[in-house]
Amino acid sequence: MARTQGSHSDITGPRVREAALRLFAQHGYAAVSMRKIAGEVGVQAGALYKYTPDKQTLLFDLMRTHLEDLLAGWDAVAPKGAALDVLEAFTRFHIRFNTRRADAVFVSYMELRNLVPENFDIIEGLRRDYETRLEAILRRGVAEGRLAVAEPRITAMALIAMLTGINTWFRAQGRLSLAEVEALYWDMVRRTVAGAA
Amino acid sequence: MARTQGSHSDITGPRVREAALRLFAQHGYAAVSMRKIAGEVGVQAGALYKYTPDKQTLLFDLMRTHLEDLLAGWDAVAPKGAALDVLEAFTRFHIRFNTRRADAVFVSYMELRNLVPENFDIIEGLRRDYETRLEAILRRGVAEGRLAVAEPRITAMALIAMLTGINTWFRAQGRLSLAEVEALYWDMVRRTVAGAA
DNA sequence: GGTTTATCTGAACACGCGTTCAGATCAAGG
DNA sequence: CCTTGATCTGAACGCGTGTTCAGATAAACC
Repeated sequence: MARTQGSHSDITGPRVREAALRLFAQHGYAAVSMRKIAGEVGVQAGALYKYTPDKQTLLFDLMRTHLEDLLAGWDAVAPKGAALDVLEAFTRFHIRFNTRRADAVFVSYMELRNLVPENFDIIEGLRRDYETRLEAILRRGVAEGRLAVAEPRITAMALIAMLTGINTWFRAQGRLSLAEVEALYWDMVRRTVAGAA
Repeated sequence: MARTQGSHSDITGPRVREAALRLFAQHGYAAVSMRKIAGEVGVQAGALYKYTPDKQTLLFDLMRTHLEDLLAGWDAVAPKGAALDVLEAFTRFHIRFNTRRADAVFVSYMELRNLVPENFDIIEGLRRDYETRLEAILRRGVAEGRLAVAEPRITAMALIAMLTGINTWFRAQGRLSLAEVEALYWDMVRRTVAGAA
């Protein structure tokens, strides 16, 4: 059954990252040892170093991958129409994307302080890029005369905080479906930024 | 200068809690050792056990105290008038209170997973109490016909997430004063929940 | 001024940490 | 079928962990 030594393994790498992500989300980076991650995968701790140079880089790569996927995911689905329509698409995309990757979202936010400064700057840059995507939508809506937003940057961060907060309570098997949550939050987002007209 | 042994000290207790709160916020509970906390206070690690039975209880007491202060603080200033006025007061109170205690807010949210289940339940109960305060305001506003909120509980959590998110970017010496931030966010809160009239 | 007593030190305990590496193992290539 | 080489083991390294406790210290009380 469980192969022991010498086994080539294209699947150990992904399994290491999955286990690390889940354990980091559950217990926190500092509280999870390389031995615990290895135990989840079914190998000894030393074997992990075939897949990451060290624990810090393992964390950093998980966060970077998540944020790059987030940016690429939005860029892939972002429509071209009026700002209000783009904003609705952004809202729904954010909710769908983040509720499906709760562990990665959690880790990418909670473990920032465990990054060495060099890695922290990169992750913060990616996060700023995402905020800037939303900020640009808001600015365009203001230019179009359809949105009333005095401080687009701050409103962008407020909306992202509101939307990401869904992860603290949303459960796929809960009372509300994802579609209902999307509708509820899109209504709140729209009212927060919509112009008087 | 630095007193060594035998010194009675009514001030060591608070200093321990202050140092622990700051270090927990900065590096995370698991990454901060009792020796580091003791070093900040200027004592040996063993001396901390005069002020807390163990590290877990030190964390728990910091979180419990923060949330009890939050609830007591709101109850002390909560006005009695129309729901919309109470909501404005809540918004401004939340912003003022939380920006002044960024470390405690951060720790009380980020370190939940490091609480033993018994302590977790207590902290979660206090947090629910706070959410319920806001939910009740929204429900009353709906009853008064002044607010349009389909899901008061979820809207309450959405607004709290939005408001607490201020802590991720607000700096007292920044471009916007606290009064300006209050005004900006009250405007967003009002638009999110205000009825058509 | 002597006694009391809360406070703090400093060493110890058993244990887990991240990381390294020589050697064992076994799937794949010729 | 034999060789190659990637993969993994298992032990080791030095160090830091939370917690305990006997003994040293000095402020407070009579």
